[in-house]
Amino acid sequence: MTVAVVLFTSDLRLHDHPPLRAALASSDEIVPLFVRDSGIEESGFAAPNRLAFLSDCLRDLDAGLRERGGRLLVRSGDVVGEVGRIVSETGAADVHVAAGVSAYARRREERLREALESGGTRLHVHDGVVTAVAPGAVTPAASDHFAVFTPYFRRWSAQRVRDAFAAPRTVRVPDGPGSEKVPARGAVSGVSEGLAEGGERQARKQLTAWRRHGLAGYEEGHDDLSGDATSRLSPHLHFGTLSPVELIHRARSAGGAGAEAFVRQLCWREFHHQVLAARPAASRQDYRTRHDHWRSGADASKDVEAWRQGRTGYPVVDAAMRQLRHEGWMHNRGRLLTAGFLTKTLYVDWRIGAQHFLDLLVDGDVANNQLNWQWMAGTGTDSRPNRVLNPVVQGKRYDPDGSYVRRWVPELAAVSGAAVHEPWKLRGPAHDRPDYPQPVVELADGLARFRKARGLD
DNA sequence: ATATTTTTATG
DNA sequence: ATAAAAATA
Repeated sequence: MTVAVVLFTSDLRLHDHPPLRAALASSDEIVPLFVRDSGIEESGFAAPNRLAFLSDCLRDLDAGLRERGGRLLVRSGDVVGEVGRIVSETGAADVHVAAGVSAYARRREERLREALESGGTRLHVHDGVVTAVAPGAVTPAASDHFAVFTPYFRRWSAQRVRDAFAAPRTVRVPDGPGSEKVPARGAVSGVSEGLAEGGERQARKQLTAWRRHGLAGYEEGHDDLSGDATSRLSPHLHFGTLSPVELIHRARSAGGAGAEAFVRQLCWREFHHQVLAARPAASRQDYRTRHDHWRSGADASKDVEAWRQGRTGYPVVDAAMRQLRHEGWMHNRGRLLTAGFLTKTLYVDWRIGAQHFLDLLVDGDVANNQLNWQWMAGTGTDSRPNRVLNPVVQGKRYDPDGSYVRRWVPELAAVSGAAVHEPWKLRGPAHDRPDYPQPVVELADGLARFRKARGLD
């Protein structure tokens, strides 16, 4: 009787799961294992919204495995120690895991390899799980990774993507080893009221609906804030309840301009993964420094707190920041404009903004979050590092009738149309609203400060 | 063949 | 300004 361990990490699904497939093909029994990793839970990376979503994912994964005759084992502690314990409890000869790109994931792989191989257990690290195209699979002639999106997109698009694997019909799990109970999401405190539901079943439901009703309108609708026409699949990609390989095939088979635009966005995710894989330090350090001396001190802290609370006095910024707090999710256009506002207009260190996003985002992901923040801060791969987004222009362009602002900023709910984007221009007692803050900074002052700091004058 | 320079394009 | 590809030495 041969046994293999499948260590689940950011791949909490049964469909299109290469490690699971490989383990089932080569062993009589498998041990599907998830470790609530003390290393992550103590690192500050764990956040209530993601822990709650994770509970959904684990319960659903367990249910899916039980339908197939198996079950999920959940343990808590150091991931390497727990895998070792399972291996000795079951006599497993192989451990399968998905390849990761973060410094943490790579260190985990290294430590697992060391710990297992000295005991004669083989570790198999699988590509094509977290990203469709493995980081490093395509590179430019003179570097180990692409630093510009467009040439990466061309090469990435030309790669053959393997067919998606079906979910297994049956899974045999040895009776012996015990599991902790998976807590319900209700056991997590500090969770956003409007947090989405996790789990593979929910992910597949959303994928089907998206393919039927959302994809076709994606190209023209994806930047419209109030239209909310993005896929909202990002949490499922982050937790791996959906496979990027399957998503790409499903989108391409639907066809059309919407599908093309959507696949392009999936490629941005893979672009950032291949940058981080090549430059793991970019999760904390400037990818390409502009020698910024970001603002600090009490004055800056006050602005940061206004930004976090959605009380900057710039309605579209505040609307997006309040959506983040309420849903644990923010529209992509909102992410760009709020990040641009913090880094360029308030001239605050991108790490402070990135951390706030990680504290709340259900899809908070090291590669996407940190590198998109760097992109907006001008310290990343943006070819125009000094671009500044004007929040009033952004508001009028991407929320032309103001309904996104009215949805999230009740103080302005009575203001009609695009006038909601410039509340300081409103006159008369009907428009006197002392509960909505004055702008924390004049845009011209912010711009001047930024230009001076970057030596642009 | 490989290094260097020029050209092209960049959310 | 700078990355990537193309052209050239």
